[in-house]
Amino acid sequence: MINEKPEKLTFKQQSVVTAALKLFTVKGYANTSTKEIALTAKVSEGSIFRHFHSKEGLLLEIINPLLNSIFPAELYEFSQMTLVPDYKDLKTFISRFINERLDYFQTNLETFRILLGELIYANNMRDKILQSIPQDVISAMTKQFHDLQNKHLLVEWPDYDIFRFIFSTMIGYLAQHFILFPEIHWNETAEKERLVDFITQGLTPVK
Amino acid sequence: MINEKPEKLTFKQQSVVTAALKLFTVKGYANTSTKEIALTAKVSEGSIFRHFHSKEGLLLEIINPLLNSIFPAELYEFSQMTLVPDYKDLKTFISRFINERLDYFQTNLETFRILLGELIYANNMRDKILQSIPQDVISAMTKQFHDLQNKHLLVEWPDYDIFRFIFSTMIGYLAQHFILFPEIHWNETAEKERLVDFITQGLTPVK
Amino acid sequence: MINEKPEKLTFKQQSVVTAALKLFTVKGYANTSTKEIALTAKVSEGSIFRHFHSKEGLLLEIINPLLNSIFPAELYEFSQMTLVPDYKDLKTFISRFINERLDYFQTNLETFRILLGELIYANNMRDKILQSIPQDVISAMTKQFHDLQNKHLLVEWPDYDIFRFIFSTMIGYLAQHFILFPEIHWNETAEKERLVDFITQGLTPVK
Amino acid sequence: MINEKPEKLTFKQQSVVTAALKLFTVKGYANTSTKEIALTAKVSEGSIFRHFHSKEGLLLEIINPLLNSIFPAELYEFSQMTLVPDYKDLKTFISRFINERLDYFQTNLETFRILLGELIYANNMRDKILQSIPQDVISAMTKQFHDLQNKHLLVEWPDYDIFRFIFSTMIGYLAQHFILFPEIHWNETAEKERLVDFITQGLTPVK
DNA sequence: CATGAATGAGCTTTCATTCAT
DNA sequence: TATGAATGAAAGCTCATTCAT
Repeated sequence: MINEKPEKLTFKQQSVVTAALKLFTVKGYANTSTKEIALTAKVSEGSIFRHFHSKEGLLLEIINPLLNSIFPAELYEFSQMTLVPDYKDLKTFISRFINERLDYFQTNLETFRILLGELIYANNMRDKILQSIPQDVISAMTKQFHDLQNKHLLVEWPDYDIFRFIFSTMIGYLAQHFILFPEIHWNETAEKERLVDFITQGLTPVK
Repeated sequence: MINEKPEKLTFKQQSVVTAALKLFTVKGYANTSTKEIALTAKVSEGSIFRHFHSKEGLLLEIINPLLNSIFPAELYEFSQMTLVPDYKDLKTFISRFINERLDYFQTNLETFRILLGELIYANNMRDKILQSIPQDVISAMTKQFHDLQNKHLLVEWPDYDIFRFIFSTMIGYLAQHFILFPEIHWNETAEKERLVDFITQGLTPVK
Repeated sequence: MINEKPEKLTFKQQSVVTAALKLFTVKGYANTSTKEIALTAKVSEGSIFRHFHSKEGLLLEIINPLLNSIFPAELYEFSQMTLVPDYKDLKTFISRFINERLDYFQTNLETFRILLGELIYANNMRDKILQSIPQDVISAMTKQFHDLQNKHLLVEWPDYDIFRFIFSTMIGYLAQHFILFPEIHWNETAEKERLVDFITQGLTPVK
Repeated sequence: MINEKPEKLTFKQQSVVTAALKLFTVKGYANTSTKEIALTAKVSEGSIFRHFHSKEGLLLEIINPLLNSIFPAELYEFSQMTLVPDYKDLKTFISRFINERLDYFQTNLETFRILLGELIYANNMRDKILQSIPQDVISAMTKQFHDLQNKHLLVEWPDYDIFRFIFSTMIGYLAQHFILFPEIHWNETAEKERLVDFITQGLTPVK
C-alpha cells in the first residue's frame, strides 16, 4: 500500500489503528467510543489523543492511506500494459481490471466499509474522499476507454457512465458476498466469471 | 406509501417524524441527538419519548413503513402483467421494472440513505431489514426470470446473481446522481436509457 | 440587588449558583470543577449544563447581576443629597460615600473576589466589566467633584486620579481586613475613621 | 534583581521561565498547561519536570526571587540614609520611597500580576507569600515611621494602617496605568507627583 | 541532560431517558 | 397529553506527571 509520509508508528500506535479499524468496521465510527478503542488496543485513552489529536484524526489516519491507493500507481502500468496493440478484446480488459481491483478491494474491505459509512452523509468527508482520487490514473483509464471505443469494442457512452457501471457492479458483488451474506460459501471462480461476462456484454456495442 | 397499521399520528408526532427523517438523512442516526430532533420539530424532548418510547423506536417507526413496501403489492400485479404471453423481449421487462422501481427509490431516497447507513454494520438492523422483504414478491420475480430463461431471453445464471446485477446497477445510478454529485444537472432520460441498455445487454444470453 | 431580567431560578438552580459562588470564592473559578459544584449543590452535573449551558455561562450568571449594581441607582440619590448647598465640608462627603460603598462592597465581597480574579487577566471579561459601569452615575460623581472643587474644598486633580485614590484606598482596606488577614479582630469603627481621615486630608487642597 | 541562591539556569531552563512568566501573566497560572509552556519555550515537556519537578515548582521558581526582594536589602540602606538628621520632611521620605519602589514594581509587573492572582484565593500560596516578607526590613520601615512620628511629621496611626495606605495607593496606581488602561498615554511625571502629594498630605498630622 | 511516548485521573459537556407538574 | 427540569452514565478530550530511551 502506498503511504506518502511513512512516519513510523510505535507499536502502541499501530495497535490503536488496528483496534479502531476493527471496531469501526463492526460497529461504525459513531458508535465506537475512544474508551473502547483504548481498551481493545490495551493502551491508555490519553495515548490515542497524544498522537491522533482527535477521534476524527484517528479516522483520517486509517482512511488516508487507502484513499491514496484506490487507484494505485501499479494500475497505471497495468493499463499501459493492456494498451499494447495485441490485446484480444474488451473481455480481456474487463477481466484483468476486475480481478486486480477485486483483490485489492477485498483485502481492504474493512476500511472500505468505514469509508462507505462516512460517504453516505453530507459531511466534509465526502469531498475529502472524492478529491483524493488521483486524476492522472483516471485519465489513464479514460484513455483506455477511448482506445477501445475507437476500435468499436466499447459502447460510445460518457466516461462516467462506464465508470459507474463497472464500479457499481463490483461493489454490489462485494456487498452481497462479504457484507450481506458472509456466511454463504460462494463459488468465487464461477461468480467472478459471471461478473466479468455481465459487464463485458453490457458494455459491448450492439451491431 | 403503504402503512400496515395506519395509526393516526398527531400533528406533533408527524412533525417529529419529519424532523427526524431530515436530520437522520443529513447527519446519520448516531450523530443526531433527540434534543436536536425536538428542537427542529418544535416539540418538547419528553414528547418524543411519550410516543416513540426510545430513539430506536423512532428510527423503526420511520423505517418500518418503507420495509413493508420495498416490493410493494403493486409490483406483484405488475409482474403478473409482464407474465402475459405477448411481451416482446427482455428489454421491455427491464425497462418497466427499472422505471417503476427507480421512481420508487428516488421518492424514498432519504429513508433509503438511513437504511443503508444502518445496513452497513453488523447490528440487529441487518436481519430486520432482510427479513422484511416479502417472500411472495421475490418468488413472483424469480418466476418471471424463469419464464424469460425458458424462452432463452435471459442468461442461465443463479437468481441471486441476476437480482444483484439489476439492483447494484440501479443503486449505483442513484448514488452517483443523488448522493455523490447531486449538484450536476443530469440528462435523466438519456441516462435511464443507457441504464436499461447496459442491464439488458448484460443479461441477454450470447448465441 | 438590581436584576434586570428577574427570570425565576428553580430551587436546584439557585442551589447551583450558591454552591458555585462559594467554591469560586474559595478556590477560584479555574480550580473549581463542575463536578464539585454539582456535589456541593446536591444536584446532578447534567442539571448545571441544562440551565447554564457552560461553566462560563454559570460564571456570567453569577457576575452579571453584580455588574448591574456596582453603582446602584440609590447612589445617584445619595450623591444628589450631598449636593444640597448646606454640606459642611469634604469630609462629610467622603465619609458618607465610604460608609455607604464599603457596606455594599463588604456585602458582596465574595463576588468581588471572583470578579477581581477574572479582571487580572487579559481576557474578554475585562471589557465586559468595565463597560458595565453605568456612565450616568459616574457623571453624577464627577459633578460632585467639580462642585467641591469650585468651593476650593477638593484638589484640582483629574477626575480619574481622584476616583483612583478613593477606590484603591477602599479596596486596600477590604483586602487587608477580609482577604489577607480575616482572622484578626479589627476595631472597624476606628479603622474606618482613619480611612476617611486619610482620604480627606489627601484630597484637601493645601493653602 | 536579588537571587539568594544564584543557581545557574541553563539556556533551556531560562527559556522555560520566560515562557511560563509570559503565559501565566496573560492567561493565569491555572489556565496555562505545561504542554503550552513547553511549546512556547521550544523545549520538551519532560525537560520542564526534570528541573522544576512540578508545575507549582515552576511557579515558585518564578515568584521566589520576587518575594525575596519586595523589601530588598538596599531599602534598608536607603532607610538608614533617610534617618540622618538632615532630612527635610515626610514628603522627601515618601517621594524617595515611592519612586524607588514604583520602578521596582513596574519592572516586575508581570510577576506581580501572577502573584496577585494566587494571593486572592485561600490556598497555601497566601501564607507562603506573607511569610516571605523579611521581618528585618519591615522593622527598619517601622523604625522609620516611629522616628517621623516622634518628630510629629507622621500621623500617630498603627503601622499596618500606614503600610496599607502607602501600598494600596501605589498598587492602585499600577493597576490603573498598566493593567486596566495600558493603552492610555499617561503623563507619568505629573501622575507620580500627585501620587506623592496624596499620600504625604494624607499621612501628615493635622495641627 | 533531553526527549516525547505513555499514563490514568479528571475535565467539561452531551446523551437518552424519566417523571413531577 | 405535553412539558421541560432533572438525571447519571458516558462521551471526547486535557491534564500534570513518569520513564525508557
